[in-house]
Amino acid sequence: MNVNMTATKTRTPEATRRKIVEAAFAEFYKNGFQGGSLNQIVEAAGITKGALFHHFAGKQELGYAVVDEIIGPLLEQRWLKPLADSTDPITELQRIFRQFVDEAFQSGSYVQGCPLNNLAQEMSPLDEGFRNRLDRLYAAWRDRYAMALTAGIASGTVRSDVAPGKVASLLVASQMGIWGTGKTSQNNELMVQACEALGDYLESLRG
Amino acid sequence: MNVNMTATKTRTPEATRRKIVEAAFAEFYKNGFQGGSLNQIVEAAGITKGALFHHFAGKQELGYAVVDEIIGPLLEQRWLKPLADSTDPITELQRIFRQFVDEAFQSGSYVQGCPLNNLAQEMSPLDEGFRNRLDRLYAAWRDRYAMALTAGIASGTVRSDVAPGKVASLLVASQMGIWGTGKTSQNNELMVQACEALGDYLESLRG
Amino acid sequence: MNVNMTATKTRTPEATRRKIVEAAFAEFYKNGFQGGSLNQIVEAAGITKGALFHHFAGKQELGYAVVDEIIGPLLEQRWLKPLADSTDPITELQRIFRQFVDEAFQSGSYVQGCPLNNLAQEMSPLDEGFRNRLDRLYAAWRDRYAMALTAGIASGTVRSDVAPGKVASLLVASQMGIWGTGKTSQNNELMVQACEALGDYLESLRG
Amino acid sequence: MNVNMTATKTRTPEATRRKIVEAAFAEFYKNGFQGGSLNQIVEAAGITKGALFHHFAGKQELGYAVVDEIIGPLLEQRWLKPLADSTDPITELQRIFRQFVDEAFQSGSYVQGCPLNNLAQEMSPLDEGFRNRLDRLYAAWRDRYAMALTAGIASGTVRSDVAPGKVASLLVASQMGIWGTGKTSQNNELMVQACEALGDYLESLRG
DNA sequence: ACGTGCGGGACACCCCGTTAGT
DNA sequence: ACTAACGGGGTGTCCCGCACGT
Repeated sequence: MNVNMTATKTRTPEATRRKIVEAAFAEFYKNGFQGGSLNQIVEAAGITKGALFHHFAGKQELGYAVVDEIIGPLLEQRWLKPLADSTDPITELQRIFRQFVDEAFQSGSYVQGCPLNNLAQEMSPLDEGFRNRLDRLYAAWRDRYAMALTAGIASGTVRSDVAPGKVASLLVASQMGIWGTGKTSQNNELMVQACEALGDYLESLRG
Repeated sequence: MNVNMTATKTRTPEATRRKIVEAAFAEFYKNGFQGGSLNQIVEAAGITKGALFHHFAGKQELGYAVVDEIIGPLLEQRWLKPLADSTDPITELQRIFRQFVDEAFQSGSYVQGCPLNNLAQEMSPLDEGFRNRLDRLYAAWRDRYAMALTAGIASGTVRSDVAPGKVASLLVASQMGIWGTGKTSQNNELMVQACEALGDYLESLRG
Repeated sequence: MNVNMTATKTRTPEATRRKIVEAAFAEFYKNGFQGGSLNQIVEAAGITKGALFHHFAGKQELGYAVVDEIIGPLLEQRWLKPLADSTDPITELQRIFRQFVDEAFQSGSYVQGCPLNNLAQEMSPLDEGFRNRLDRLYAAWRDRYAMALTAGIASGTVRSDVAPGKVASLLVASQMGIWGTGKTSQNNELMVQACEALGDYLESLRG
Repeated sequence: MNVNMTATKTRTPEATRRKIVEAAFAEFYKNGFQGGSLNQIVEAAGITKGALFHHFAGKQELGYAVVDEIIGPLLEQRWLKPLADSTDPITELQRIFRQFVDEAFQSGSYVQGCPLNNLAQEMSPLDEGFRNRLDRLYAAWRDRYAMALTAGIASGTVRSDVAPGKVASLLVASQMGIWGTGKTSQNNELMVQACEALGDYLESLRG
């Protein structure tokens, strides 16, 4: 008798793992990886140290999981998928940039910065495992931008003398820089201006 | 005779303070502010906790001093002064960007990122004192770029329809983003490409 | 076979906690709460900082536990219980006072003062949490004395014009003061004299 | 020329010393001797560590000076002098006790306790130098009470079978205990009651 | 007589990780 | 799969005291 009285008392390892990773993402996003506390994470996730160390070998592995299982998919969903089959990448990118600034302004989320960039700036020089994972995400980002530009050239919406790789790397870098600008200035107007300038640059690449 | 036989035994408070700030700069540059250790700093500076606490009220104040006394002057010297009385800012900026990439490649320093940007990304959301100081530096940076562009417009080297403020904010943001790209990718070629694309953008602004 | 060979290797959290609290009581009794060192406590208890911090949130909480789990029961056992069902409180109190002086003299414990009073004098003005807990103990003490006096009035062993509350508060206060006298004077004769005077006062209250 | 431009720039060692002792008294009164900070003292006194260590060999000596130069005279002035040539000590003591409670209530000073008693409770078991000095003050206090009682017996205002020494030691101890009661209870009513009971006791000693 | 730079060492806090146990 | 007791060690803070200098 008395089976499953409480819903969460049944063992659901995947759900537990997920809760941990999500709590870790939130903690690292707020306080950085080094500054983030495992104690805070287990408390926020409503579990214990034992569970955490059962699922992850240590703080480092947990950080890797945050990159792989949260930040990567987020990037894919939010930034890469919209460009998937566009033949007019310039218009699409301008739309994406504008949308980003609008959303950031409304949600106020820009003050915390980009989760990917935050981790990259903090951990890339300190931990090769982080650097590899984060670099792979950035590379995918640049590739997708470059592919879209190539498609644009093929379809005539982008000037044929544009070097997709070069432009893609600038676009990604600028995007990160602009987000960082918002974080320190806490001034949305500045982000708008920089995004408009980036839009002008894109405009100059139209075929 | 026998004056100042031992260099450090005489009281030289300014030199001591300087040693501390410089050691702190190096430590925070390597491990971040939160991750940086005061123990490491006092060891590197060859002084004691007592001396540190005498010169600075705490880690926070020490961090502020690093911004004010190291990073600020560094920015001024390295990035702002060259633009001081240029009437052809586009050429000058292209030169600066190229020089930055070359130097970064040779010294390998790019893997650690920009000291200003590192601190800004880490501490802006966590500490208002840091954010104010760092934002002031960024603002000065953007102002100087905008002033140079305005001078370029006046002298005809820059297109008259360019909005100096907008472009300046994009340039600074891109610069930060590119440096960050190098940090994570550890791929100098990527930085070169992005810098070239930025140079192309500047080229499109010539009058 | 071979069950519990080593007594302390098995997990006995209650015993560990108890050891910590007792060591803390001894340390705070000797050096005061502020002057007491957690390092000393963990050493005396034969445990580590980690264990201490697991059982108590900090020094303050440990101090509260000392009050609740050591000093309170000590007071109850040593001073309050003997009065529980006395109908001749004056005789009983005189006996208690005499016994206290005798014991203090033989054990020499009076030089350290009353644990309750020590903490109260040190921490009451500095920490409301301490003050509340300690005041509750004193209040219980006074209540018990007043109740005993009331019972004495009812049974005719105490003069009917005695105000139990007033007398109780004087008795407790005097007791504390006398113990403090011993602490500073380290002169047992003085405590005897003051106790005798207090006994004379009680005598004058007989019905 | 230029003599005594600033009033305090002239060397006034006695005044400096006095400022230090007074600041130390306030600090130790608030935070205890062990908990009190020399840094706080020098700041409050508006001087520097150098001056402090010039006048006093260390924290201990400073504490001794507080006892000798502040607490002792305070005791003499406030508690002993009024009894000097009284021939009716009971009335006078009752007046003193009542006045104490009234003043304590109005000034709220009772929450900090008696400076003499505070130091005595904290330091007597830890430092023989303190204990000697403080015990001497208590002894003087008891002596003065005993002398007044003796004078009362001689003049017929006190019962001739009263043992002055015994009563004096109880009176001083009770006084300390009552003050301590106020400190922990922060309840003035309790102090009033205990003082009234003490007054009743004195009343019973009238000749 | 007094100011200042500085030494060296505690302090409480809190961290990440391990392991005995369920 | 998960809990909770526990181990050590590192953190920033801040202390008291000394000694050089004026």
